[in-house]
Amino acid sequence: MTDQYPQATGQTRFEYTATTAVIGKMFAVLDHVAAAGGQSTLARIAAATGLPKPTVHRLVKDLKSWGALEAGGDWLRLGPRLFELGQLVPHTRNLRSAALPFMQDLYEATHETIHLGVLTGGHVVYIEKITGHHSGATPTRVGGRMPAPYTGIGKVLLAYLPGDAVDVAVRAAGPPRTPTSISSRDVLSQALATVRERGVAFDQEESQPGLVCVAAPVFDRAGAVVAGLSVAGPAGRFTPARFEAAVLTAAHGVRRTLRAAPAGG
Amino acid sequence: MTDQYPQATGQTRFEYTATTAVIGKMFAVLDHVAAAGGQSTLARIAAATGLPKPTVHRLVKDLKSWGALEAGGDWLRLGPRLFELGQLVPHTRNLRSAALPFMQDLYEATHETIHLGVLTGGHVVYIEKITGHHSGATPTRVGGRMPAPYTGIGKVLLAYLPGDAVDVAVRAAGPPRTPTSISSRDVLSQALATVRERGVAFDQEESQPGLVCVAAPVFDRAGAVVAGLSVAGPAGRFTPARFEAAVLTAAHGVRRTLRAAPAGG
DNA sequence: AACCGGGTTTCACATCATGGAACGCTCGCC
DNA sequence: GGCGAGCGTTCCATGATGTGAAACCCGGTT
Repeated sequence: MTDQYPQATGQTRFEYTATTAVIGKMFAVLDHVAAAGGQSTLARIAAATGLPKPTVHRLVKDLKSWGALEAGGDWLRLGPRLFELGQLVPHTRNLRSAALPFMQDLYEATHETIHLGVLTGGHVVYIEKITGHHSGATPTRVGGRMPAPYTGIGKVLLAYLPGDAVDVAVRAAGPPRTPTSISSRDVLSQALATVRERGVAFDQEESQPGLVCVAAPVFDRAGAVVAGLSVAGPAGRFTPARFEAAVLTAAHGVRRTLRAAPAGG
Repeated sequence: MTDQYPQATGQTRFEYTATTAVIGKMFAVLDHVAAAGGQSTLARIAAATGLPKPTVHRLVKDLKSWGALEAGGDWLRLGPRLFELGQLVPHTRNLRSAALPFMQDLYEATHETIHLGVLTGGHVVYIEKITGHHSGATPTRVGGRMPAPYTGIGKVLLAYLPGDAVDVAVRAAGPPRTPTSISSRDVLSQALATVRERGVAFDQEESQPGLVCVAAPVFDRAGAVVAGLSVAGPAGRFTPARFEAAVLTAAHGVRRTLRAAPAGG
């Protein structure tokens, strides 16, 4: 639950410890390719991980033959098999399939960007994002992360989680992203109390200048928060409060649809 | 390109060969958990893979500490890290982000199920699926596979691919799924010719009884097919031909939006 | 209290991954 | 057109490393 993943950002220089050395190396390779945006080359991997070229070569060969990597003329990419595997992750899968129809409804009603996110290692990870043509501005990506305290979904998740989860999130957050980002633990606690009162969280350009949103918590049958649902739009024309009821309604709908699934993460 | 993955269906009894033995075993474990629907237990893994318990234990430990597996009271599940990694697969990612807005448009216009799929190892793999509340019937899943010759998207992809890709797909197809499934290579070739003439493919309850669809090819800048886009609905009220123009329009839109991305697979 | 079926730990053994060295290749540069 | 910088690839003697039988712990069932 409180398992901090090694930061996937920046150079993955082998700081991951596995009891089985080979596996550690293999993941170092994957981590590097991931950090490089899904595409790299053998030499670059060797340089970045500090592993000798022949070793990387051997690992890459196995990864390719399984489908975790894909080789082209002069590049190596994450392979399709990883996508397929990733879609089988139960937590994500159940949530996504339950939430999607309601997210569609929200999109059709608002024509703004709709997000579904969960908490992982103190960060918000986006499970689904629905968006139209105009939304080049949103800095989010399905499968991407954001510091929890700086986002609407993050706040709505933390508000209904025990205090130590909040601590983890604060520590994992990193530097504020905008002038309005909540960077102090005290201010955050107060904000979370407000969220609990009102039932929704707002993001007033706290994660990205010019971007605002409303988020509502999604609870499971047992009454634990499992995800956050949000509508986001540009600060100018978009008034998040107007959609407060809509997100709440959608969130309730998702809860109703959720199978009996344990909290998980 | 023609790399047949070992069938992910059924018991994965270690028939995967890697030069580095440990990695082969590790993937055998993951494969089993995947085949079990994303959730299993240590004992079951050991039984299914034929690996001794201590070995599985060690592997699982490493997989957990990286985030590829997640442990709960009495189960092991595929972990969130796999989802994140899977979303970084470049081929999938570019396609998805380019296609999504157009898929939204299609959904809003039709309120039927919208699919985006690519060809992998002779199968159609679904990259995205948009669906409303009523569509319990569709047997597809994002990240899931279907035999190419039995689906609209599959036919539209095969129609613009060289003959050997068709051969691979036919061999990989398995038994017909419905009475109308195209199971002979000759009939398929003829169907593909029709597809090339008309520019779209239909699925008349060929993959699932009661389900029909229209599919259009998505080409990249270089003019190669990279994906298929489809609208599917129930055989009764849904007349696929009525949406022929709509899917085609959307597919063209996606092409225009696609970055300069090599064919890949 | 004996049993069973899960998960865990231990440890002597030899299998297996290791990585330095050396190779072929294709560029780009002088 | 020759030279070198970088890339991916192969080889193979060496010992570090993964191995798995055996034994153990624990909670539930008989």
